[in-house]
Amino acid sequence: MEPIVIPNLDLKRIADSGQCFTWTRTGENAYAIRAGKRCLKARQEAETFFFSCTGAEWEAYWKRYFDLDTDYGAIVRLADPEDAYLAAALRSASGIRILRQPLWEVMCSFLISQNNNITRIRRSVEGLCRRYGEACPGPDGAEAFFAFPTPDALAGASVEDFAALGLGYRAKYMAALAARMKDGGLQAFEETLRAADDETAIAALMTLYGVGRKVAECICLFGLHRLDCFPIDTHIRKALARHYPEGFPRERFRGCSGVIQQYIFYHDLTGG
DNA sequence: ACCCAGGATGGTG
DNA sequence: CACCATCATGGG
Repeated sequence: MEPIVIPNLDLKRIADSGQCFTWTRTGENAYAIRAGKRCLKARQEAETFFFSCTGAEWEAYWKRYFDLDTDYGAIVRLADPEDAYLAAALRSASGIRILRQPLWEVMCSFLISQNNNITRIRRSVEGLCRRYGEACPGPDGAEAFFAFPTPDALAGASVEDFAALGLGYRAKYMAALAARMKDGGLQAFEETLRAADDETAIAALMTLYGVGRKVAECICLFGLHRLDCFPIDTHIRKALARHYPEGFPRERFRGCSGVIQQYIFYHDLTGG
């Protein structure tokens, strides 16, 4: 497709924002972006984007993946202009969007994420794909890639297999998750989640072995696009304690506080 | 060598 | 209820 102009989208910041672990950097502001069995080559120059897909594929899938229908400018304008810390966070995180990634990939990624660092999470997810994912031809004649493995493919692996990929003590969590989600279990579970309100969905996710409140909220925010979910990890906990000793005014961002959470997370991560 | 990482679990007081 | 040790493993 032809190059297109998209305001308020920053590939590098999204890639480094800790919400997706299936992007591969291929050059300066250029990435191979995978979702399921799809792979998109993307490159950014200022607000101009070069995508490898056809216009039809863009309209049918990737436009939604990048969440281009959500008005992030409106969310940013909810901030208190006198809140200097938040203004700085919003500035450094400008262009980050909450991707609409496949639920299953988000569930697996954030199951691995607990007490872990982003570099290692990415390596483990890549290992899952390389070992259990289907080999697919690359986009635009580029090199082949491995799709994210299905629940049934992962259900064929053992705890020891997952441990060998570097999952550590989380290997048993992944084995239990795959066992529960194989044979159509994922589709049924996803229907239940999508029909539920936020708190009910979080509670349902927390019944999974290895999923606590924080991971459940990450799955809701990044896997179900529930923008008012607000995962509190060690970065957020420390940043809020330092800058909002009286408590963070989530109600100011009703319906989209999770986006603000993501901006603060990124700001803290990059030295805020 | 040391502390930390997008924490959760199971046990104990 | 509230703590608290423990959990693998490598990044910085």
